[in-house]
Amino acid sequence: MPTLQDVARLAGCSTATVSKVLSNTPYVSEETRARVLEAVRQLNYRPNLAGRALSRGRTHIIGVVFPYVYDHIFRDPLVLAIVEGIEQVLTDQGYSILLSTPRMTSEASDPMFEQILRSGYLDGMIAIDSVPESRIAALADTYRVPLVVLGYHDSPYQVHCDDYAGGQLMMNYLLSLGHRRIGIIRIPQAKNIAVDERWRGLCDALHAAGIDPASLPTAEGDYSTRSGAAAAAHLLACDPHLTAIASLNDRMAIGALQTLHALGRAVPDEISVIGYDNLALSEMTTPPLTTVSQHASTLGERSAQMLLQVLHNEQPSIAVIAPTLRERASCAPLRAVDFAASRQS
Amino acid sequence: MPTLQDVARLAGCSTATVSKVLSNTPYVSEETRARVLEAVRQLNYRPNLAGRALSRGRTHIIGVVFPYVYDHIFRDPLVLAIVEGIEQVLTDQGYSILLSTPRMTSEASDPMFEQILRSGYLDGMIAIDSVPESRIAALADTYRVPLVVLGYHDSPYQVHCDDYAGGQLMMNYLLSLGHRRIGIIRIPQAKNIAVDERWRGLCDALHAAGIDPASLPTAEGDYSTRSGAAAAAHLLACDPHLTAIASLNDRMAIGALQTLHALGRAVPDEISVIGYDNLALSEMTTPPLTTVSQHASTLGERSAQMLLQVLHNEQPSIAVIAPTLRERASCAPLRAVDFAASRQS
DNA sequence: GTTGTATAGTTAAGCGTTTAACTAATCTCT
DNA sequence: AGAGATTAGTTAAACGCTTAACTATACAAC
Repeated sequence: MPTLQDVARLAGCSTATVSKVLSNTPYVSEETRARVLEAVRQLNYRPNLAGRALSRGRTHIIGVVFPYVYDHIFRDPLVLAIVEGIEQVLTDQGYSILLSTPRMTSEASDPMFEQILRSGYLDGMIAIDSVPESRIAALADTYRVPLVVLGYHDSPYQVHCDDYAGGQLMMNYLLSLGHRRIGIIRIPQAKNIAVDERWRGLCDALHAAGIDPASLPTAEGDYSTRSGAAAAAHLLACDPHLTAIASLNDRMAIGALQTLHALGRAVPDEISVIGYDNLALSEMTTPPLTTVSQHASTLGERSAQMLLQVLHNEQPSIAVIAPTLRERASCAPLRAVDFAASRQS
Repeated sequence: MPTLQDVARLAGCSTATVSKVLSNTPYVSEETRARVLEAVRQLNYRPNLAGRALSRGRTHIIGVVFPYVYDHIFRDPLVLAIVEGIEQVLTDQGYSILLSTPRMTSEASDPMFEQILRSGYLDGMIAIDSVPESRIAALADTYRVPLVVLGYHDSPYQVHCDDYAGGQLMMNYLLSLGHRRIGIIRIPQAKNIAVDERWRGLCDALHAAGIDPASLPTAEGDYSTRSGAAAAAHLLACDPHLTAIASLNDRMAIGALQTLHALGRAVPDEISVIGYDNLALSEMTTPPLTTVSQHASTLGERSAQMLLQVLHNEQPSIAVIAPTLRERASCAPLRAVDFAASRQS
């Protein structure tokens, strides 16, 4: 593997000059520049990153971090889209991505991960995280690693989806279709801020429509499809005349779809279902699921861009990505007959 | 950030001694060792990886590579499970993962990626790749980076699923259920060896049962759900009395499920569907899809273990992971009445 | 009492860059 | 013509670690 030395020798100059040529420092004659470049070409020279990192103190490596707290977040299909977005922006700018899923608890942090931080291997990092307990931000602070958080966190730099608006969005949509007997599949509070925000938005939309959320049947799930299926069954047991089900994420909505199908309830003719996330698989369900899109890859891109800004010593402000409604076939307007029925009761 | 120097100063010895303590080299007195460790503790010292990398020539970073050739393979949900498997094994052994999705063509390779390879940043790499055209192996060879390929490739070290056996498995299962009128959704040949192998296995299973594959209707898809839906429609147009559809991947099988649903054909009562991959979403379809499992996370784990072996100068042989049938609800035995019908025709 | 060996520690070179500080030559003004 | 600025290039230190080569004890063996 050729080194700067080799190039310098071949070009008949010092390593300093070669380095200047390579970093486009001025005050190098055209002639020398050409000789150096030719030598570089001949030897097929590329700088050794470890040497460069040592000398410059920067590695051009960005950590993309999925803290493992309650759950292996890495399993979430959304993650793929996020990483893809990050990857695109970052590699475009010549950065590489170091993937890490440190096991963090509120007391201790993953020693391996801490080692990576300390060792100065990372020029910056992006943490996907909405779990307040995780100590990622503290660690980044301690070791002076620029951090962008993708999620809710009290870090200066963060980007997240406007989950509150998303919650409103899904509920307003259902309301606009005429639904009033709506069952809600939610998630136990205070574990994940994003989901809490959705719930808040959803409740406020109901209030605005003059409906008390407490009057509607709710059931709790744990993100999984299976729990969604169970929750839907529970909801229908509470009120067999439900005309719509709103789920705080897609996987549970898909579970609900399964239950409905098993029970012979036609979706969307008899009952509408709306989810949240817009997973890739949500367009493959029968019927294709109407949902709120988080724009996962945009989230990824945006967080990468933000980190780049931070690295350039700019001070970006929080980015909030607006969710959008992805209308597919699992929701339909309340039919007149049902409408009448719902009036009566 | 404290350095070896600082530790040495505080412990009252030379950096060499500190280094010895830290690398467990013998010939250091218990007393000194203790002093050094105490200094390390006090300063909260961690070695700088760039320095170590430069000096040792090893970085403890493994590249996990998804060559971007025809398609952004990174979109495939299986990828997540694979990466997870790799990640687990590698982080356990103190390695970090550098993620890369170089844009490769048969002529040129991604300059950015080549730079990473040249620069000696990678101790080894795992490439997810079944596309013969990709030049990953050649690159790894050129730059002497130990490589394990996850897929079909002529590299010495590789791990892949036994797709041939998988193809047999799915077809034999259908045959054992009594199906004879089987439509097949395949993929144009020579693009992806894994899929070709499945096809080969499937054909051989048919031959073994005395059926000429050419006598069965086939339709081509392009991996996508949409194409699977179209293919299913095409198959049914060819033979409306089909009792089963076999698809070479899950996404297309799910598309077929959609078409069948739209056409009012009951699955599995009227017609069975089998896929291949066992995607996470395949258990969420209605009905849950019977499929062949690739054991993606095992593939990941196995390839990481293999790379570790290579790094320890062992010479592991190719690992072939056996697929297994994942029976769910989309396949049923041929009903007697259909059986009679199929006999007649 | 010398030789040999095991133990404990140090010195200094080397890994491949970058860059501050320096030299030397050329050019521009007055 | 000489002071000062500009241009072109070099030297050498620095980044933080590892490790071969070396020194200096202490101890055993004959």
